[in-house]
Amino acid sequence: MKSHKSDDTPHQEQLFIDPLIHVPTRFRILSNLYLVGWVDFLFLRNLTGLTKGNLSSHLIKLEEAGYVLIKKEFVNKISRTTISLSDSGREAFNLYRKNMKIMLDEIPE
Amino acid sequence: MKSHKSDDTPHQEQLFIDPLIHVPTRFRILSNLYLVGWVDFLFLRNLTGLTKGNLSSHLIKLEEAGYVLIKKEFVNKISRTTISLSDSGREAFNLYRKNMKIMLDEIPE
DNA sequence: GATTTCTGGTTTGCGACACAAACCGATTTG
DNA sequence: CAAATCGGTTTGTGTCGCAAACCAGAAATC
Repeated sequence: MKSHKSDDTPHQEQLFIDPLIHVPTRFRILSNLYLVGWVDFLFLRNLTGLTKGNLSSHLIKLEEAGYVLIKKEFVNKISRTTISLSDSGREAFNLYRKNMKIMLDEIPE
Repeated sequence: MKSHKSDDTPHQEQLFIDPLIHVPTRFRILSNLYLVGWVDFLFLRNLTGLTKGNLSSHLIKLEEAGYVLIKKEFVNKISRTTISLSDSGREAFNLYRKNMKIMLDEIPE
């Protein structure tokens, strides 16, 4: 019979844990965005406690993955960036949480 | 009154997600060790699918944290390393899983 | 017995990454 | 007008995860 990876943990081989979301900083960003609609950059910085440089570089990564939408506009001649979770970002976030729970529960306590 | 980090998510600020365990490779090592007693290096390599170099460097980190016990011996003049999860490693692993679940469940779906 | 190959594990080099300070262009303040 | 502040981006650096290269010793081959 063809040799397999261990058959009694079929999920373990198949579970995809999104490394983009698995980084605690990005998880935190996404979980804040999950609860609000559009939020501006400075407010998100305050919510997450990140530095501007840090937040900016993570948002770029999340935007590149299509997980967030970034809108830039000028309000009274002042630059203003707002961020929102995209539909695919919301799905990815829920899938991450689902798969993580499965992974965590596979091992008895 | 002294300003606080957001009072409506008290857990989020206090939850400790152990970065040592949060790395998927190390989580995998620990979850395999969780289920068996002492396991030898090569068998653990087979269970986890890691390269020898990768497994070795992660085991060193886990040993430095006191999460695993490493025993080296000679069997028929051949080097043999066996690894086991320590009591504090077991506790840390369970705490990691508990805190991760809380973090994952804090946000509604 | 000498040489070559294999073994069990360690060490090393490198590409990728997370982070925050430095920076930029524009606005506000004195 | 100069200096300070603002909203955000860019950059440099330290750390990290990974697997190939390496090591010492045993086994296999000649």
